[in-house]
Amino acid sequence: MTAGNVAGNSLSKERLRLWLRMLRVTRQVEAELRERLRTEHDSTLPRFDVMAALYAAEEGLKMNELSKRLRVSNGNVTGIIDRLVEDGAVERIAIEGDRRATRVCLTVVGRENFRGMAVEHERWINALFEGVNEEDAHHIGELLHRLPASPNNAD
Amino acid sequence: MTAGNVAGNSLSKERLRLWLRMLRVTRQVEAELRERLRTEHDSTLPRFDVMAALYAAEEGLKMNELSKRLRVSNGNVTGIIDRLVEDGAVERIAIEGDRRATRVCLTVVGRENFRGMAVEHERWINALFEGVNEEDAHHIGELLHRLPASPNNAD
DNA sequence: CCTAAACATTTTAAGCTTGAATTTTATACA
DNA sequence: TGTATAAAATTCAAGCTTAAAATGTTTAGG
Repeated sequence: MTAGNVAGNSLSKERLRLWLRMLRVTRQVEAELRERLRTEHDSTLPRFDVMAALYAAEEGLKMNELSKRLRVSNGNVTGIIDRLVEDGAVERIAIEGDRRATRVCLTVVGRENFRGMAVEHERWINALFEGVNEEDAHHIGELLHRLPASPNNAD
Repeated sequence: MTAGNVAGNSLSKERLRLWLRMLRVTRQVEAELRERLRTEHDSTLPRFDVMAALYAAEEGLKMNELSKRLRVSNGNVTGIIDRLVEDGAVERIAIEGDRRATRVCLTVVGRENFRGMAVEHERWINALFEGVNEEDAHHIGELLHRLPASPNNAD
């Protein structure tokens, strides 16, 4: 995980250190979430992300919008949706007037299922970030705003 | 990516927001790195991580130590090393006195190759985190220390 | 009407990732 | 010594991920 201090000044090194720490924390939290989703809900993180996006969209989303929103490739979304459809959590609905696209929706079962996971998800995060008080959480959140990843963010 | 505000108090929500932002930034940076490693060095992020760990270990590492250090499964490391060996960047060396284990080392070519990537990697990170000054980088870094992922961290 | 370009999605090949099962080797201890 | 247990690594099946190619559909221009 260390990137090898091959060159660079002090600021560059401090930024590199920051990045490596972010990476470590993120991976650790993701590992925790993945483990619990697997053992307690027989699910996965990508499925959770997809369901969260669909849950937030009352009328469902086109595959298109889904992959844009989650910032993953469209082929990727196809596979995840395929499996969610198999499990009866999601359905593909034809769009009138455009036979290219489909609208993807959570089923009643899917919504129910997601609600259960989401409640626990928030609890897990709350526990994992126990060492961070509200002020710090807010502060870091603000700082993160300056970082690259804010092209057309909607959340 | 939004997790659905299903329950929780204000602190819990602030922590959730923090997590979602960390996730977004991390994924964006990873996507950038992956893209550049691919197009400019015909490589990948997992390979870079493995090579970084080996570069830092003068005498190489056992598969065991490698997977522990990178916090990924051992089966995973096997595959990545297989491909690095194919490419001549890494070699497996028998350990005297224990025929179960192997020591994995960067070859001269591998070290050379990694050095090139690492220099650029630090530049990329430095550019991606341009909006963060030294003080902030240090501050966030310190705060991240309080977060879960610090079991037996060595960096 | 026809056709070229744009669009939405799926398919494909390659690689990453995990947890579980398997294989091989070492160690402990009866 | 013999055998059970532990340890190191690989293999396996399933799923995630990407970039690129292919498929089918719509739209715009001539």
